[in-house]
Amino acid sequence: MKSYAYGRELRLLTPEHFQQVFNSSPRKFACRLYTLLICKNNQEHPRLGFTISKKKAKLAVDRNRIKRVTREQFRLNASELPAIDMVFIARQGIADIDNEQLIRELNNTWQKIQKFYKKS
RNA sequence: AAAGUUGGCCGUGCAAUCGCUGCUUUAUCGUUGUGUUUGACCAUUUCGGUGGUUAAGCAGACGGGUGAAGGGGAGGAAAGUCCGGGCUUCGAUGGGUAGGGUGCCAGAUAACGUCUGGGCGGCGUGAGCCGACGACAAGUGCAGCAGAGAGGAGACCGCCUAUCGCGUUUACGUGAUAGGUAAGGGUGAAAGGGUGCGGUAAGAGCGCACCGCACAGCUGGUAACAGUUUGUGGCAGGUAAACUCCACCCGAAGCAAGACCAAAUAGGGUUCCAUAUGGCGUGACCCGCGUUGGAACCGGGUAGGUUGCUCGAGCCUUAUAGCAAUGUAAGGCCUAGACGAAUGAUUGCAGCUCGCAAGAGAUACAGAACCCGGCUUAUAGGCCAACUUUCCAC
Repeated sequence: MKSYAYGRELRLLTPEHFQQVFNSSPRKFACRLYTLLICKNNQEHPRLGFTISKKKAKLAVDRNRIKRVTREQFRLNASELPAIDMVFIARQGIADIDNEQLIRELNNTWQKIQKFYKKS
């Protein structure tokens, strides 16, 4: 039975968590909307954190929307992912994209990550 | 019916599946917290006990973990952070100065730069809308170009008089000089009230009448202000979002305020000794106030956690006072409290616009962060009420 729960343990909560990812020379998965920084963690499950600056998405409504959509897709796929920490960094233009396109892009990225970690 | 004005309201709804986050009820797990019982050891003792440490058992009231069910979960602007207040702390809210704000009058309010009613001025056929709208006759300052002159002013042209020339015998015309003159021309955004009559050499508030203005009185009004068949004055421009004056108001900083529990680390309080017309500190400045070097003893509060944190100048209904803003009374209701920050995603149906239909299209501005009252700005589409103008019908 797959679990689709998304509790607090699946998030990066403190600045130290973020610094760990940045300092570990992370693997990058990029597309035109965002960049994902990835490194292995010592947990049982993957974790996700966000960095969306006001410059990239001007309105709070847009920033919230991106986070919610991305989190939703992460939740549905988390059981398929290895134990890694990810930091989502928004790029210019992400605020102009609708939910459907963002979801398609994210699904591509999950598949790439899975392939990469199966190989290694 | 069309065009418009003002005020108020809504700003997607329902269902299913999967998630997030508080609350309530409930199940279960742990015994590291908590409570309690017993034993052992240590300290103390008035030999009854008391305090501490530790081990074992029990409990499930409190707290914690994991489930289940029920129920709640963004806005009219949550925004800009432009005002005002509550709350909190601070040389433990002292005196003076500086500085800032407001600015027709009255009322409302916790308070306001807000709101309501009224006055005055301007705009609109009108319903209505707009206005930092106190004082330049307290003082100081400022004003490009043009113009003779820009503030108790001013002779460039013109007008008038006198003297001396010239044309001609005088009248008259004309030139120069010395005066008078604010009627007329010209300049300017603005030239020191306007019209008429008298007056004069020509003119002039120089005098008079009427109109306008200022001051005083009287009448109405709480007042701003309005009216005036009253009296006085010949009448002294603009600018105070220029200094200034007048009236009233203002301590500062903010929930990263602050309080409590508490790893670390320096500072801090009490006593004793030493002791200076000095030094240092001060959330605008001055007065003022505090503090200082050494020793001994006693306690400290950053990371993290808890709290502040949502029952409040609260919302709804009715009655009542008031033109109104709003107040009062009664009854009912509980309606987000997160902290790398929840309030979401997908699908179906309904609703909106266009179309006979199949179908197509639109769905704005925008996301709580201690809480309220306002203001300002953004906003697809829609609803209600009152009123105005024009046209048509009767």
